[in-house]
This record gives sequence, structure tokens and C-alpha cells, in this order.
Amino acid sequence: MNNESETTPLRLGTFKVACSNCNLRELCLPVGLNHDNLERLDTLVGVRRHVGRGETLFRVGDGFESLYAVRTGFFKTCVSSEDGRDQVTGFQMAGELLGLDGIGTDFHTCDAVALEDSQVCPIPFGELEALSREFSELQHQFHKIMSREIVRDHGVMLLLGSMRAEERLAAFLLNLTQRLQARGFSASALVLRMTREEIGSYLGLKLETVSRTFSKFQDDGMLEVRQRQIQIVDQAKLVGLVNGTGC
Amino acid sequence: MNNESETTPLRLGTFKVACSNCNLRELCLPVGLNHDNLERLDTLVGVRRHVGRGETLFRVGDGFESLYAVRTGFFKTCVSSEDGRDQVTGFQMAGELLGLDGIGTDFHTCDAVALEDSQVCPIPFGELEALSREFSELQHQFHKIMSREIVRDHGVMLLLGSMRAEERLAAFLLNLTQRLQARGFSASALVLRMTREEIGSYLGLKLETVSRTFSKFQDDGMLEVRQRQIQIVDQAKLVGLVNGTGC
DNA sequence: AGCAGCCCTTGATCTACCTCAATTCTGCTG
DNA sequence: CAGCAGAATTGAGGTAGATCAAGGGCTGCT
Repeated sequence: MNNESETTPLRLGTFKVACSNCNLRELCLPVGLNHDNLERLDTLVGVRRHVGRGETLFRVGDGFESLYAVRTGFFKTCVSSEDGRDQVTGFQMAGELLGLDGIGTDFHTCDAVALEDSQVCPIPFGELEALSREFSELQHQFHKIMSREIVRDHGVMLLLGSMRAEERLAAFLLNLTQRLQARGFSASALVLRMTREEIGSYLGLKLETVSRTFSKFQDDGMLEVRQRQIQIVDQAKLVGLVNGTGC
Repeated sequence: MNNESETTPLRLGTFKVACSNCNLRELCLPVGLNHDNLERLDTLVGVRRHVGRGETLFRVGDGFESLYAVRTGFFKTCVSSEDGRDQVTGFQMAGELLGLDGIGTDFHTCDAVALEDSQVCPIPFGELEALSREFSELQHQFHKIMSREIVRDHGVMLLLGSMRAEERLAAFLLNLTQRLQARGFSASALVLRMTREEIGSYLGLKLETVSRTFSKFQDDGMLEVRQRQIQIVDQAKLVGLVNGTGC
């Protein structure tokens, strides 16, 4: 008998699904693990949790217990300063890990908000540490993920510190399409899950500037923009913009 | 007999010094380790390496083997884009860890440059992973350090994405003095180890703007600025600027 | 279907910061 | 100690992006 299915018969996502069967395992924490390791990881990952669009998975100040692997859907993370300004620090899609910010202080230091109905696999952190003491592959994989997050953040600093609006938006779009492509989606057509304001916050621009830049890219024949539906017409031009050869 | 002292008799810094005797142990990787753990960590940390002012500890593309704990001195790390722009991503002082960027790809993704004559303690990463599989305290401490680096980066994104020049410089100065204070230095007098240009790169500003902002802070009675010697006269005002109450 | 609320676009104006340029200061080096 | 190169300051003018404002298009709800 399965209590879960009785209380929420239609929320298939709340069934426990094993990493070993998950089609994201090549993008997620299990990368590079052998069969034994994978089965052990299965025992640790909790029951999937559903997070509706607009809901928060965790908030600044929440106690930290688990990391969360995005199973389906799309998230943003944001931090805010004393005086209320806030800054989107990242967008996370399937296979990416949320919650690394909480390890340092045992409290979360940012909010994680679902931008569409999503599912996450909770990974109790204490247990992950215990298991990674046994399996060096898992340990190393986890360290790699944290390191890459740091490197990603450095890239965002470079973007915020030294690029102009067009370069920022181009870099953002290329980054998104690259990650979507790794997940089997088209490299040229994408649907934005976030508002212009959220893009602006991430890129250090105002929403009007984001909107104008989209329009300019369209006028220049690089994109077709229809609200949140974006078609990339001339990827090379976008790449050129980011590399500065477009100036 | 000590080969090291024969070949470089005057470079005291190249003697191997144990974490267990190091006066930085409360700021560095060993935080929270008991006596046994500390002694094991001693066996792992390599002979100190001297890095002269202006020299690089590692560069983009260098193979990654070790982390480095700053023992004395001061470093900057910087990344650069395809077209040559570069961005200072951080300044590191005694007790802070360099090289976390290399774990993800086995290659360093930034340059680490000494801003004054410095010494670092190399920590072979494979051995650190092995030891942290044995000692959960060390493991957890290391995870905390990585997590805090991510949180710090998010703070810099907030700064770069949403603060104005004066707020950025005020936040920068407060951060520096806070870290110096934790190391036993004055909270109000500091000597900058970096140029205006390097500060500007870190803060996403041009060197002229940094210089002008220093001058303005001086005119407003918040600082005494004498080249790189900074005296903080009115810390509360600086804090107010960062929190937005100063507007 | 019709309405409300959000999101997006576009225009006009403003301003914080950049750029270019000249001058001064500082700390090396021979 | 003089001379020099790098670092810092300061001024004048330009510009990318912010701000303010108005209008239009979706989307979801009753």
C-alpha cells in the first residue's frame, strides 16, 4: 500500500524515482558513477517534491538540510540586500543542483523560486557527505559540481563587470541555448521561462533595456522575438557580439 | 639535515610549518578540527611556496593539482574573456584558499597573482579528498569553504548588478576592513595592496571613477585618503551608504 | 465573451559613469 | 640624486543605460 498515491493520486511526480533509472543521470549528480554507486545514491535521494509555479523551494534564512536536484521545470535563485534591492543569481534547469549556498552557514542565503511547475529530488546533505566518504567517485563528482558553480559565478562577474548590454544579453541567450541543447532541445528555438525584469536583474540591466535590446537584435536579423518565444536566426552574429568581434 | 635550508638559506618561508602550529588555523582549512585531525592534515600540506610580488601562482589553463592556502601576503584572482577584457574576481588574504576553480575541469580557469611578496601552503587536492573521506569534520569544513565562496560570489553579483559606484566602493572597503579585523588588524586604518585599476576591475568601474569616489568620500569626511593608505573616519556613514539609508 | 492584471514595447529625457586628456605624485633604478 | 615609468588625481565632454511615461497585447478568471 502506498500512502502517497492515496493522498495525491494524480501527482505522479511525488513517486520516488531512482537516479539509476533517471534520464538526467548524465547531467546530474550521478555523472560518472558505476552501478553500485548509483544504487547507493538511490537509497539516499528522497521522494520527489512538487513545486508549483511561483512557489519557493526555500527562502533566505530557511534551515539547510538538503540539496535539490531539479528533475523537471525551471527555477531562479535570488539574493537581496538590506534595503530591498534584489538580484537574480542564476536560473536552474533539469539536472542542476539547488541549495549549495546553505552548506556554509546551515541556513539558506538565497531564495529559490519555481518559474514553472517543477519537480525536485531532495538529497539530504548529511547523508550525501556520509556516502561520499565511502565512494570517492561520488565525492569527486560533488566537488566538481561545486567548483563549476564557482567558475560559473566568475563568468557572471565578468559579464556584469565588463560587458555592455548587448553583449550581456547575447551571452545569456547563448548560455541558455547551450544548456537546453545538452538536454536534447533545439539550439535555435527557445521559450523563456522568466520575465524581462528577471532577465534584467540577472544581467544587471533594467527591464526596458532588455526589451529594447531584444528589439534591436530582431531588427538586426539575429533573432525572431515573439514575447517569450525566441528564435535564433543568426547564432554566429550573437557569438561575435560576445567575443567582441562584433564591434 | 635540511636540504631546503641549504639551497635557500634566507628564505625562511620555505620551511615546512605545520597547520597545528600555524596561527592562522582558526581562519583557514583546519577550523574546527581536533588534535588528531590536525596532525593528519599536517602530513598532507606541502612545503610552503614563496610567490614574489607580481608573480603568478597559477594561470588559466594550468593543470590543477593543489589548492593553496595563503599563509602571508595578498593575491588577486582574475578571469578574462576571449577578447582580452579581464575581470578581477577576488582578493585573497592570509588564511584564504586559492584554486577552487580548478576542481571542476582539472584546469585552472583564472589567474592568481601575488600583489605583494607572499607565501602559500600547497594542499594536494587528491590527498585532501582522501583525508576528508576519513575525517568527516575536515570534509564538512571543506564543503563549508566552497559554499561560502559561492555565497561570496553571489554578494559580488548583487554589488555589480544593482549598486552604484559609491555603494560599491563603500561595500568593498567595509568587506576589506572586516577581513583585516578578523586577522587582528585595525578596523579603521588600512593599506590597499591593489591599484585603483584593480579595484575598478573588481567593482565594475573605471579607475578614474574609483579615484573620484575616494576623493568624494574624503570630501564628505568619511575617509582620509593618502594614495593607498586609507583611514576610515566615519564607518557608520559608509555602512549607511551600503544599506541605502545614506541616500 | 469580457474584464482585470500583468507583461512587454516604445518614446522622450536625464544622469551616472565613461572617455579622453593633462598634470602631479611616488617609488625605482642606475 | 636625477630621471623615469607607473600610479593617481582632476577636468571637460560624451554616451549607454536609467528613468519616467504611455499604450498595447496576453492570460486567466468569472
